[in-house]
Amino acid sequence: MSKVGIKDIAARSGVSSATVSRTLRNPELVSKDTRTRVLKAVKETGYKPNRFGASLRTQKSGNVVVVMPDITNQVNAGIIRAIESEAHKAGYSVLLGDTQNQEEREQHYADMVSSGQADGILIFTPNLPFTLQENKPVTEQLPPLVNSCEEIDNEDIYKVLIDNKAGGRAAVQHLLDLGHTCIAAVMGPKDTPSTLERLAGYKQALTEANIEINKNLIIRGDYRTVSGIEAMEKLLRLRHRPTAVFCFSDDMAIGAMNALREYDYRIPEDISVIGFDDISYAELMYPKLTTIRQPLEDIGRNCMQLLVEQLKGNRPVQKVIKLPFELVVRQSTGPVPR
Amino acid sequence: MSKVGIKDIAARSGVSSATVSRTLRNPELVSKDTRTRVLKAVKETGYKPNRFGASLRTQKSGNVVVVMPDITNQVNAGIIRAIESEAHKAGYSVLLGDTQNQEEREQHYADMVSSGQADGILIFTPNLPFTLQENKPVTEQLPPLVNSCEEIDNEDIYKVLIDNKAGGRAAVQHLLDLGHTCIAAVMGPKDTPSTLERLAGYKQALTEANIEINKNLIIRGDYRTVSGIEAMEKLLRLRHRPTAVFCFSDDMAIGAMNALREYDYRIPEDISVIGFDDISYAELMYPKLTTIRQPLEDIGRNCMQLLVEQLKGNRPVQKVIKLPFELVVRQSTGPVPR
DNA sequence: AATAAAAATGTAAACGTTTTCATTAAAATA
DNA sequence: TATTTTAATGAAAACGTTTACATTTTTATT
Repeated sequence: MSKVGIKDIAARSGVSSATVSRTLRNPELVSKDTRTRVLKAVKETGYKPNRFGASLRTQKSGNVVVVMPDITNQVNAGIIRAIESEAHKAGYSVLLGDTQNQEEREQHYADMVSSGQADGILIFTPNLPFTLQENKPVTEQLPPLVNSCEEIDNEDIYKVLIDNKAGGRAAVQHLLDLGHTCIAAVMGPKDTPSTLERLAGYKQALTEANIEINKNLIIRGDYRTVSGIEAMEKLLRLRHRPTAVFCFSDDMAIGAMNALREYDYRIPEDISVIGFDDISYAELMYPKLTTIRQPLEDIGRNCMQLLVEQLKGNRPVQKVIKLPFELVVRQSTGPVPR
Repeated sequence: MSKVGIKDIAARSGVSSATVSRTLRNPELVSKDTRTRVLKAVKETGYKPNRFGASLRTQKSGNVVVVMPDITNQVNAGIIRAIESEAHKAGYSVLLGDTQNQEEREQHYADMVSSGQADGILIFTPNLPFTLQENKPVTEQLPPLVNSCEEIDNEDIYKVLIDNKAGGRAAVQHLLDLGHTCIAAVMGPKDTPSTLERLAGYKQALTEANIEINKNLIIRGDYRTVSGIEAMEKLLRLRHRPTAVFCFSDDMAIGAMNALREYDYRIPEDISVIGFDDISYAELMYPKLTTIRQPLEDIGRNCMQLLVEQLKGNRPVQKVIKLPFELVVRQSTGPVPR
C-alpha cells in the first residue's frame, strides 16, 4: 500500500499542494502545462486522494447508506440494484446495510449518517432510527432521507410506496372473480405496515363481496418460504379447507405451492395460489405463479432520485410518491373447483 | 442535523476534548464520575463522533468493501450475508460494491481502499483492480485482500475457492452413473475462471468414460436464467438431442427446465437437468433440482475471517482455502430413457 | 507526614485534504 | 510603454478527531 500524499505529489511536480488539489478537482483552474506535470506525478505514484482528509474539509462523504432487512430477499435485491445504478449516475457510492432484522444494526447504519460517513439514507424498515425533538420541525432534524416499502409512521418524511391495501384487494378480487369464496391469507411478519395494509385489502375485498372474515383462514407468516410451507400445512388441516390462498409474498407462495405438491394437491385445479411481489422466480415456477407485481426497478430509482434531490439541498414539495402495482395473472390461479 | 462536535461536549461537561474522546473510546481510562457526566452530555446532545476526523487521525476506516458482479444473484447474496454477519462480529462495516460487470465500477470500489475509505477488500471478480510493480513482492503492494469465486490469476493473493473442476466432474459423473452418454453443457460467461474449470471437469469426466467430446453439445451461457432457456432451445433443435444437460448455474438450469416444460418434455424422464450452486430456489422447483452445492455461508465466512486476519496485521501462511462442494441429488435427474 | 506510585486529566500536535485570500505572472488595453 | 484585467499559483487556515506527553490529583507506601 502506497503512503503517498498530496504533498509528495506537490514536491514531485514542483507545485504547491493547492495546485495539486485544483488539478484533481477543478482542472480548468490550472494551466495545461502544470496540469500534465501533476497528472504525470499522480500516475507515476498511483496517488489516490485520502477520502478522510477531503471529506473532513468538505463535510461531504459522497456516500449514501441503504438500510434493508435482508439482501438475499429478491425484492430487496431488485430494488438495491436500481438504487446502485441511480446512485452511480449521481456520483454517489452505496453503503449497504443488511440489518438482518436487528434493531441494533439499523441504528448502526443510521449512525453512519450522523457521523458524516454518509450524506443521506434510504430506509426500508418501518422504524425511524433517529430521535426527534417535539419542538422543532421534523425536516430540520433529519438528514436527507427516503423511506420505502415498510412505511414509517410519520407524515413529514419522504416516501416511495405502493398501495399495499389496494394490492391486497386486487389479489383477493382476482380470486373472487374466479368464483372462490373460501380464501385464505398468509400474512407477513407481525405488525409490519405492508402486511397490515395487505390484510386490510384482503378484508375489504371479502367484505365488499359479503363474505364473512374467518379468522381460521388468516395465518401469520414472515414473508419467507418456510413460513409459506408451514402456513399451508396448517390450512390443509382445517375442516373447511380454502380453495384459494393469498400469500403476502411470492416466497411464501412458492413455499405454499411446494407444500401443496407434497400432499398431492393440484394447482390450481384443487387450490389456487396467488403471491405478491413478482420476483424473477415467480414465472419460473411450475405452475407459473400469479401475483401482484411491485415495480422494483421503479421503486429503487425513485427512492434514489428523491434522495438526490434532497442532497442537492432541495426540499421537494411532494412527500410521497405512490407507484402502481399490477396484477399478473399466470397459471397458479384458476376457477373454483366443482 | 446536529452540528455538535467533541468540543461542545467537552465544554458542556467541563472537561477537555481529550477526556471526551477517552470516555468514548477507552472508558476505563476515565473516572466514573466524569464518565457519567460526559455520557450525559453525549446523550443530551445526540453527539456522534465525526468519522472523518477520527479516521483521519487513526488511519482506519472500520470498513471493508466487497466487489461483486451482481447482488441480485442468489449465490452472491448468500455469500454477502455471511460476510456481513462475520464483519459485524469483527467490528467492521461492509461497503457493498455491485459492479454490474462494469470494469469502471470495479476500479471505483477498489479505489475506496486506496483512498482509505475502506481498510480491506473482498473481490469476487477475476480481475485485480490494482496495478502491481514487477520489482516488489506482491503482498507488500496490496491492501488486505481476499479473492473468491472467480479466481484471479496470481499466486500470491489470498483466496477462498471451491474445486470447480472436481465439481463439474462430479456433476457429469452423476449423469454417467445414471447411464447417460449424450450429455450437454451450458457454460457460464466467456472466459470466466469458474466456467473454464467446470468445463474442464465436464471434459475430464467424459474422457474418462471414453466418450468423445461433442462441440455441438457445449453451449455458451452467462449464468442467468434467460441464457439457460436459450441454450436449451438450441439443444432441442439438434438432430441428436442430449438426454442430460449440465448447467453451470442453477439459474440456467431453472431456465432450461422451463424451456423443456414449454415444449412438453418430461424431467427427468425425457431429459435430465443438473445445476450448480444450490441456491435456495433449487429445491423449490418442480421437479426439485439436482445440483452441486456451493457452501455459500462457509465461503462468506472464510473470506471475511481471512480478511480480518490480514487487517490485524497478520499474514496467514495458507494462501488458499479450498472448501468442499457437495452433490445434491434431487428429482431433476434420472436414468437415461429407454 | 513525607514520599512514591498510580490514576485522571489537560495541552497541543498531527492526520490529509480543500479553499480563501494574497500574490505573482501573463495577457489585454490604452 | 504604462496600465488594467485576467489567469495561475502559493501560503496558510480549517475541518474534528486521537494520542503522546506533560501535568495535576488521588491513592498507596514508608
